[in-house]
Amino acid sequence: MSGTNKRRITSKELAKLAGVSSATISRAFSPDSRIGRATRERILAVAREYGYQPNAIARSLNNQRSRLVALVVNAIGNPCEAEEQQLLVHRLQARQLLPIILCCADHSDRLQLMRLASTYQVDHVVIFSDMVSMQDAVDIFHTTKPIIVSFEPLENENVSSIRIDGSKAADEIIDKIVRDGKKRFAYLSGTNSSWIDKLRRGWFAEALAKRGLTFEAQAVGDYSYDSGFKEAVLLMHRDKVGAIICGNDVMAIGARDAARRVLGKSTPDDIAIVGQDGIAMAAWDCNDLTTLSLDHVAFIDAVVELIERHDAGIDGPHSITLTCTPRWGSTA
Amino acid sequence: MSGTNKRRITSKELAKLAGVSSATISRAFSPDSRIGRATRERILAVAREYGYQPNAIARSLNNQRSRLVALVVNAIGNPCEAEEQQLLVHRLQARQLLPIILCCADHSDRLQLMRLASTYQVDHVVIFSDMVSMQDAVDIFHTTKPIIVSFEPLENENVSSIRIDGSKAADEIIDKIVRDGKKRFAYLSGTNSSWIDKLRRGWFAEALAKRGLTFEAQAVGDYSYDSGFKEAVLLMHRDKVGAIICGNDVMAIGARDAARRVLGKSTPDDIAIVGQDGIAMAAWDCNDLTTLSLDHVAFIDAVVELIERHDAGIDGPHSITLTCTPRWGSTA
DNA sequence: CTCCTCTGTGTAATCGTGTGCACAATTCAC
DNA sequence: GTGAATTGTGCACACGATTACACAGAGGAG
Repeated sequence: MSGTNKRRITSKELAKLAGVSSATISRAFSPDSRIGRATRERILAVAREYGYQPNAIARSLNNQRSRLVALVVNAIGNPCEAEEQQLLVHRLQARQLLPIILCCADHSDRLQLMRLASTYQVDHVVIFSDMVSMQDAVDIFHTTKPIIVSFEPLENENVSSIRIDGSKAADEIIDKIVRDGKKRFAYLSGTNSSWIDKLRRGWFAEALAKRGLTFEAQAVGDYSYDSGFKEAVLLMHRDKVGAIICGNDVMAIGARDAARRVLGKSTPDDIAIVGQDGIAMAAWDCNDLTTLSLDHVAFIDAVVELIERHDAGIDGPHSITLTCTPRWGSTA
Repeated sequence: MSGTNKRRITSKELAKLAGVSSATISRAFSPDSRIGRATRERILAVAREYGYQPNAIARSLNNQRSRLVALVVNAIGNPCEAEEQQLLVHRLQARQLLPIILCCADHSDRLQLMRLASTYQVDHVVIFSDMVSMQDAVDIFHTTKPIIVSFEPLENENVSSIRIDGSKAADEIIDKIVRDGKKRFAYLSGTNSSWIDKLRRGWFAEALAKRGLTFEAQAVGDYSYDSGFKEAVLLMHRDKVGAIICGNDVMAIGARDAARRVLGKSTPDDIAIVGQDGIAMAAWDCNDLTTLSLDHVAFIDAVVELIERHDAGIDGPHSITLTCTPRWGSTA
């Protein structure tokens, strides 16, 4: 039981020990299969004694079902994704699904990594990263039925997707800032090449347009605190903007710190700063960010629902749309 | 190539298409095996055309080598672990190893989950969580040769471990605070039941004892910002302490916010606050925490080195010790 | 020219489970 | 008491790749 048995015992060996065939061993571990009650109990007892557990690799090969799920993410540490990752991992584990994390900075490495994961016959793929194109995903995981991608607006019959709509929340936030008298707006992107960035900026741009305004300045960071800090200094100093809409909460926190420490400005009077995501840290007392927030639980519920439809074999593409709400803090 | 081939092509089918045997297919994908140059190139071309990739599950079954690594963590979002997780995941992926994340709040669920992962014949296990006892780990993964556990001070021949020594850094920090005139110290634990908490507290307690001092107050949080905030209010209000040593950086940030917002105290003059971990967020301008910090890169280097010794088949237990250094901020 | 080495490929066994089929034993219906 | 339905178990194959062994042919040494 405890101790260092170097090699794991197999079902055939256990069969010999229990005086049955290996088929019967297998049945003892399959909840609904024809097997005598007494036999099963005896087998389970012997199995416990010798520390036997069916080999999931062999089972997967036979089943054509690995119970592995690939999660493609931009980063593990980044708080805006981390909360969702954490929730999803818990939900998967509750379903006896094991998550494999794919996380890569470089683009070609990422594709390579996705190819490697597809080799492991993962049952599902959840793509959190906006750095991978839908076409690449479909090509690489062509065998894993439709894929679940978050955000991307394109239609593709082999992909299930989750759409986010933040236009109403963005409108409310812009409304407040404009009524506070701000006129010059800047948008601070997290990256210049992703559709999610374009999408988010679009919500705010539309809200501004409705009021005859536009973004007077733009900047591009990398979703990090440091980049938020640095770019905000430039935007305030050089472009004299009165409001900065940031691509995520972490950059917004950096921007707020820059306003306070470098330029001695306070929010929301001197400058308005808005984040996006609604991470827990945004609600910390030291931050108290105004942000366009997405309900993470609802988001993950949606992912899990898509996975379940998948498992149930309901085919065709599926799509779920979620709407954002504002979180009002002291920065706008 | 692109498109929705529902079923993945097998090596036997590809063999027929290429006019060779399936053994030759296999050889074409094994870098150093006896095969004609021309044959290999032809096979690889046909494979590309039909989107063939060897099935890693089948290969694992045959090889007795899954190239999967189980990472047991307390939480994914928690910044103090996240940076290390991120680093490790990258390093593993560079070695073509795939990480499976095991993350569970409840204790019995966690053991269940570890049993499930062991079923997948993982090649290595890295335990970041201080919530799992070494004995449980050895019992569950008895087949995975020695396991890698971080921190735990116990000796066990089936486990490789990484030890952390923060006593010297703690001494330097306490020295500074005492010279600043502080007399009443409190320790704010992240959990009351783990050896890592005892270990960390011990470093500071020892440094205090050397100076004839002791912790006058104690509190227990849960490593979260909120718990740091709440407990710090009590410690300052009720116990009138002049310094709080926190179990991690996130609680220290909460404590610092509590001092500033609830009690109107400023650091380090009114109160000294010390964190532990040295996460990136501690260095953000809005936090600027004094903290006992561990070099994450060195830490992960050590983990990877243990994994490599493992792979090389060097058996016996291995142990690596790392020392912490202070990071000086404006909170102590 | 003969023998020997080396290269390239096919055959067949193996890794550990799951499951359709066959068959014996038991139970049930009438 | 006989035929039919049900239950419990074993046999054998499949899942998809790797690899030891065998063998044919090419090339080199003498």
